[in-house]
Amino acid sequence: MMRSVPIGEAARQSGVKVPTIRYYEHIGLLPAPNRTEGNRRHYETSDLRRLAFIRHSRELGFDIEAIRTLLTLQDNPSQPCATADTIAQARLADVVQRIRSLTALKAELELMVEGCRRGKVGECRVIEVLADHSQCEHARH
Amino acid sequence: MMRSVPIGEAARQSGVKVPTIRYYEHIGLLPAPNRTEGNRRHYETSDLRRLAFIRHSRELGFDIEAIRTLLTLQDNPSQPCATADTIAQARLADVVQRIRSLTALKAELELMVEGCRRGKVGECRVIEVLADHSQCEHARH
DNA sequence: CTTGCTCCTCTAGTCGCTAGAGAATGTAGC
DNA sequence: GCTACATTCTCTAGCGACTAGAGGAGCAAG
Repeated sequence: MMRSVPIGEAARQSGVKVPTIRYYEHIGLLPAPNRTEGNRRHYETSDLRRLAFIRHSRELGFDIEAIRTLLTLQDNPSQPCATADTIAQARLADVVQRIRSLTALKAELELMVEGCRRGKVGECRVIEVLADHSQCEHARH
Repeated sequence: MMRSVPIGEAARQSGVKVPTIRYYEHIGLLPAPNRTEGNRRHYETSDLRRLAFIRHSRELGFDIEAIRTLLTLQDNPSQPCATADTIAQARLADVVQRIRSLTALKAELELMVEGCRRGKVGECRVIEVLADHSQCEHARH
C-alpha cells in the first residue's frame, strides 16, 4: 500500500483542490508535509485525515478560525469538549438564523415574481417593490 | 423642505453606511452627486431613492451586477421587463437552493450537538462526526 | 478661537480562496 | 538519450462587497 501521495492525489482523495491544500498549509491549518528530493510535497495518511476533517468542517460552514480550534481539540482528546460543543452550537444558531431570513426573502421574491405581468418595466412589480420597501409584506429584513 | 443632504444624513435616511455610499459612487452604481463649495457631497431626493433601491436589492441578496442591470431597467420604464423577471427568478432559485442545503446542514449540526455528552474530546460526537463524513445521515453535502 | 463633529481622499485589509506567470521535476514513449 | 506532456513548485495578484484607518480640511456652536 502507498505510504504517501503527492499533492494531486491528496486533492483527488480529499476533494480539496491543489491550490487550496497549499493555502491551508500557508495559513498553518495543515502542517507542512515532508518533501521528496525534488522538493515535492508528499502526504501521509494522517495528513489526509486532517484534510478530510477540514473539508467536512468547511462543508458544514465552520470558518477557518473555528476549524483551527476544532483541530487543536482533536489533537488533545483528553480535554473537555465544551469548546467544541459551543462552536457547533454557535454554528447551528447561525444556520437557523440564516434559514429564517432566507425564508422571509423567499416569500418576498415569490411575491415579486408572481406579481410580474411580463409587460413593460414601468409596470413591473419586481422593479416597483425594489424601489419601495414598504410594499414588502413583512419588514423583517 | 430640504433640497439636499450631506452624506451622513443620506446614510441615516437610507441605512447605507457612509463609506459604502462612497464605494457605490466609486464603482459607478450611484452617480457622483454635486458638491458644496467646501467639496462636500450633497444628495438630492432622487439620489436617496436610488440609494434605497440599492439597499433593498442588497438586502434581498442581489449582487452588484444584478443591481446595476435593475437600475438601468428602472431608468428605462418603457422596455419590456423580461430581464428584471429573469434576474428575480434566478435569485429566487438561488435562495430556494440555499434553504435546502442549509436545512440539511441544520439536521447534521443538530445530530452532532445532541450527541455530545459534554465529556472529553476523545468521546465527543462533534469531533467524531467532523473527522468521519460517513457518519452523516444524508450525504447531501 | 477652540472644541468636536463631519467630511474629504487614499491605501490597505478582510475572508477563503482562485488564477496566472514562469520555472523545475517527473514520467512515458521512441 | 531525447522529446513531449503532466504535475508540481513559488510567487503575486485578483475576486466581491465592503470595512478600517491615516492624515487632513471644513464647519457650527460656545
